[in-house]
Formats: sequence, structure tokens, C-alpha cells
Amino acid sequence: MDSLFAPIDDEPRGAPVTVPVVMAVALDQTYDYIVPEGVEVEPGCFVLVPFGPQTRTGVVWDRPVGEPGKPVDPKKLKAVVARLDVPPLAEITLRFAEWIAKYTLAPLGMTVRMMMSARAAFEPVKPRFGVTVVEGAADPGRMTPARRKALDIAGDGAIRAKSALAQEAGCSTGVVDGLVASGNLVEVAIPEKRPPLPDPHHREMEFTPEQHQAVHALRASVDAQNFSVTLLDGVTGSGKTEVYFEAVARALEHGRQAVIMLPEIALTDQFMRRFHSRFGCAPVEWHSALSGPERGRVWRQAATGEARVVVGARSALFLPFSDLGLIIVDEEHDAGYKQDDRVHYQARDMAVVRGNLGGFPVLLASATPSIETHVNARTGRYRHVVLPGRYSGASLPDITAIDLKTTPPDKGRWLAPPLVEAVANTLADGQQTLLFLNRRGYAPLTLCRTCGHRIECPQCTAWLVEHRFRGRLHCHHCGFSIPLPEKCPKCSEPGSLVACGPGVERVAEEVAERFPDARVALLSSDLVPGLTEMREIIRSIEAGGIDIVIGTQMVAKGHHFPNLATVGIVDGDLGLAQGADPRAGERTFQLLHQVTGRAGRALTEGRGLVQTHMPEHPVMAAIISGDREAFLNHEIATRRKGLLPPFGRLVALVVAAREKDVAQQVAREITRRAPRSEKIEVLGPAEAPLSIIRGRHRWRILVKAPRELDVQGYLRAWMAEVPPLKGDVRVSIDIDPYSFL
DNA sequence: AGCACGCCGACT
DNA sequence: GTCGGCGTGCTC
Repeated sequence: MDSLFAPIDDEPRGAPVTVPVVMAVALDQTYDYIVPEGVEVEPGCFVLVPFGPQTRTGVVWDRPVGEPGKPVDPKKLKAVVARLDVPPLAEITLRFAEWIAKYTLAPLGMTVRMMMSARAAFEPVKPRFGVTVVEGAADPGRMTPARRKALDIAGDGAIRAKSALAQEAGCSTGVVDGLVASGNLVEVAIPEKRPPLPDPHHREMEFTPEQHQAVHALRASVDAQNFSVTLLDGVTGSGKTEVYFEAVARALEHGRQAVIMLPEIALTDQFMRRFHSRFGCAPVEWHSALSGPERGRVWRQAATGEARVVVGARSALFLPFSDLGLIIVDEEHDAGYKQDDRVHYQARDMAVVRGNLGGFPVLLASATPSIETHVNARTGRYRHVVLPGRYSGASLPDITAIDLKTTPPDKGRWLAPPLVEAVANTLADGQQTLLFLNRRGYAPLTLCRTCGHRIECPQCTAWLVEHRFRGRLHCHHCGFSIPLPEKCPKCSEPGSLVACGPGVERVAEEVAERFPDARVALLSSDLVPGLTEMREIIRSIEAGGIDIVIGTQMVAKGHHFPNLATVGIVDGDLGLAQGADPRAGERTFQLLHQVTGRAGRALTEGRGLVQTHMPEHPVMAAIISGDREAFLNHEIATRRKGLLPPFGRLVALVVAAREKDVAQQVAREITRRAPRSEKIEVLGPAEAPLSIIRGRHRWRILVKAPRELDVQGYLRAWMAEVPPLKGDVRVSIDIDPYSFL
């Protein structure tokens, strides 16, 4: 009798099977969901779940996260709607997300969100459509020349996008549409093609004995198949890229995926060409310029393992690699690796963490390594591989200072006579000049001659920068802009406004006046619309189509201009005098070193000229003498003494609110509640240097802690003491901040 | 993060 | 009287 009432299935009745799920929102906990009959889930897989009033995608976790709290009311449990047809995240990827969340104090949901940044990857792939010829179809009613041409081209039977066929045939897409309507062409889905496989043996490189040693060391670290960090330290032109390509080749031979990270701006055609020449095909690219569907494709290829090598910007680190076995961080010193919004992370440091979790090597490459990396190399935490000399045989440029105190430019001009002469000589020799000024626009300040009024941004504490090209004044912090006024906004005096100080546009104007026949390229992020246009300009410079390149930061990185003979730094002092930023000196040194290193890379011996008001400053002296060790020793000693990174840790807390008093009061209240600690210093609150951004007042608290202390734990305990924020007050926590504004 | 609910001002 | 502003609270 009993058997009649026994449950029919094997599973005992009662508690349903539930799984913890992380949602990609600003929440630091998992939510439990019932797994319905017939749905198979596993840790790392993506599921569609009801979440509040909406249905969203989440990730099944392998354990509950967040405060245990009270058990959930079983009646509140909802069920998984569906499992998505996407490869699950590897276990290491889950650990990586947790690690970053713990380190940066960001909610786990936000680090997971970074790993889901390609929305299209979670939607059903919609195939792209193309057209192909229909064999044996009757002639279309009217056979125009355009139709004839298009059909001829399509006659090979290949599938082409409509636009591609139209372009090849030199007609509009209307003609193609017409042929589809007449039945001569049909629309068919273009099959997704797998990315080509990079061939580790495509081309054997030739190396100098020194390079060969470095190659050997890198290969050995890959062969060891365990975690290590190696600094590949070599001046511009020492062949760093080709050397680390050998490590990539080795990872490929071991059947592992590799990622090469570059600062966004260094993702150039030239790099892709070098990769192509070494491996026989283009790498898979990942950067902000990709379209939605392209991002989705790359994301899936990383997850399935179809993408063997990905070259990308910092966010490439968060692709869902199935079997990552090597990370290369090129230009590792670049400040662009630090993300300053939402989750504040340092991609270079997180790459090291990822390597540690995955048990594989990480290579950091730079001509001017960061102080942090240098210290790690000196203490033996990182291996240090040095590539001496310049591969091409050309030497580093000869650098001289132009002391602006003794040889100033003419009034209203920005290029001092020795620099003008150098440019003229270079032009006469048929070679290229690069003029560098790290300031966009025409003039950083507009001033009224009559009343002394300075035009400021209404929402930020910053001057509006004139962009003469566009005839507008722009705020570089919030994007506010107005047309260039004709009269002073304060005293209404017409024609009284004057532009003060130089930006690259103004240097370009002076160059055009002085050298009217020279072919000039102006490179500034606000004037170059995108990566494609940038690549176009770089190509033209490489081909010798330009005599004088004038540019900001964006010309400093990774380009190889074979005909560049002279580099002029218009204002070498920029950034040296910035008070609170411990990295200001380092950044100036790196920037000047990299820019001057652009000169004389191939045939000629280059020269660099640095205009400065303080040729005796240690950074400037180190640049001029080319004595990197002297600079490093000076800088490392300063950091050690001040307990600055990497000898101590800094954390910035920024309290922002629309009302100044509110921001200040809350900042004071937060500071007051800081737990007592003998080892930790809490400085401030002080008004941030850029005290208003986007109309929000900002007060900053700086925390200084010794390196070995658990600052995250300290901050967590501290924040638990802070009462819930009211109104529009926001507090952001930045572990190891790079921006001090 | 994103959404609904709720409580206050200016419109048909 | 209602539409809509954004402050507050919640999401298994």
C-alpha cells in the first residue's frame, strides 16, 4: 500500500533545487533561484532570471556571496527562466571577478558587468546577409550597364554584402536591390567565419645575440607553465615587440590563448601589420571602436577558444577566455591602464593577478617602466629582462634643453629661435619634425583685456579652452561648450578678449606662418574622429607625406616614423609642478622620453629639443643627460621617504554633491568616523583641486597606509560606520588613484 | 544599476 | 483635478 503514495520520481520532494546567481548590477551579493525541471545549469553559465520588475541576465555562481543574513522566505524564490546559449565562464574567471571586487571595493555585480560588456554576445546571433548570383535566371527586364557590371562581378558565385558588391561595381545599392527584385541575385546568410589561426612558425625572425637572450628567457617562462612576471625593459626601437611575439608563439605552441594589451591609442595598423608579418594573419582585435555585433563576436570567440590571440585595450582583460595562458602588457607604464570610473582598477596590476590565478606568465614591456614595476624588478619579485640598444643601429636622439629664461620666443610666439632653426634645417634636409605639446585646442585661457575677466566653465572650476578650429570654447572636464563670444561676457567690451597661452592649434598656426610650404599634420584627440582616421594619418606620416607633425599625447605612443629627425617639446614643464600627484615627475619623464625617442629611429641620428623654464629640475636633467638610472634612483628615494606607492598605499575618497555645504559636511562626517589606527593616516577632507565637476562639488579624503596593511578591510570597516547617504551625495573610493584632480 | 512607488509643484 | 519631477527602497 505504501508504495502507492511514494513519490514517483527519485528526487525527494520538498526543498527545490536552487542556485546562487550574480546579477550585473551594483549589488554585492548572489540571489537564489529555483532551477526548474529540465533546465541544466552549472557554475559560470548565463541565465535569464526575473529580477524585481524586470527579467535580466545573470551568472550562476558556485557559492553564495554576500552577508548570509536571514534565510530567504521560500515563497519569494523565483525560478530561472532559461539558460542562455553562451559558453559558461571558467571557474578562474569567477575567482577573478571576486578578486577585483574585493580589491577595488566595487560590488561583485559590477565586475561581472565588465565581463558582460558585449551585449550582443547574449542575444541570438543574427546572421549578416549578403547577395549571390542565381544561376540560370532569366535576364532582368532592362539590362543597364550598371546591372551588367554588377552581375559580371557576382558571376563568380561568391557571397558579398550588398554594399561591397555595389562598391565593386561602382553603382548604388539600389542597383543591387533591383537585381534581387528581378530574381538574378538572392539574399543569403553570410556564414560566420572563424578567425584565422595565427601560425607560430609563420616567419622565423632573426635576432641579435642580446635579443636572442631575451627571447630565450621569455620562452622559458612560457614553457615553465606557471605564474611569473617578467619586465621586458628596452628602449624604443630595441625590438621589444618582435621579442615578445616569440613568447606569444610559444603560448600558441602549448595550445593556450594569449592576450596582448596595449594602450587604446597604440592599437595601430602598424602593430597589426607587424603581427601579421610574424604570424601570417591578423589578430583578433578588442577596443572601444568595435561595433556592437563585432564585440559580441569577439566575446564569443574568446569564450569558445576560437580566438587564439586577442590584441586589445585594457578591457580585453575581462574577456571570458576559456584557456588563457599568457598576458602581455605593452607600454605597461601607461596611465591609460588605470580605469577611473565605475570600477577603479589598474589593468596592468589586474593582469598580474589574473596570471597568478591562472598559473601562467605575465610580461610587462616598456621603454620607460613605471616606478612600481622597477621596484618589483629590483627586489626580485619580477624577473628583469633588458634589451639594450636600438635594433636598427640608429642611436637615441641627442637631447638639448632650450632655456626659455635666456632664449625666449618672440612676443606672441611659442617656438624659441633655436627650435625654429632646427625645424628649418630639418625641412631643408627633407626630413620630418615632430612638435609636441600636451595641450589640446588653441589657447587654454581667454582673458578680457578691459576688466580682467577669465572665462570659466559654469559647471566646473576650470577655464574654458578655446578651439579656434571650431570657433568655440570648451570645458575639457565636462564637455560644456559655447561659441567664442565677440565681447566680454562680464563687461561687454567688444574685441577685448585675448587668448592666453598655447595649445596645439596655436602652434600649428605659428608653424603655418613660419613654414608656409611645409606639409603639416595636426594630431589631437578632438580633431581626429576615430581610430580609423588616426590610422590613416599615421600611414601618411610613415609614407613621408608630412613634413611637420604637431600633436598632443596621442603621438607619443608606439608609432614608428622612419623619417623623423627632429623632435621639439614646446613645453617641457607641463605636469612637473603638479602638487599632490606622486606620479607627476614620472609621467613627465616617460612622456618626454617617449616623444624624444621618436626621433632618428631608422637611418638618421635624431635630435630632441626641450623648451623649459627649469633645465636644472631633476626630471629635466635626467631627460637631457639620458641618465635613466639617476632619475629612477631619485624618484624611488623620494617615494620611499614619503611612503608613496609602491612603498605605501593611497586611497582617495571623493564625496560629491550638488550643494557645496552638503558635500563638505558629509566629507567631514565620514572623516570623523574613520577608525583609529596608528599606521593609517587620514588626510582631509579638502576641496578637490577641480572642486566642481558637472555642477557637483567635490571634497576629497586621502588615506595613506603602509603597504602590508589590509586597506580594503580597514575601509570596509570604516564604511560600515558611515550612516546611509542621503539625497544626491555620492562617495567614490579609488584604491591607488592615478588622477589627483 | 534600473525600476516602481510615493509625495510635491505647474498645466489642460 | 492630473502629469511629471526625482528622492527612497528593493531586487532571491
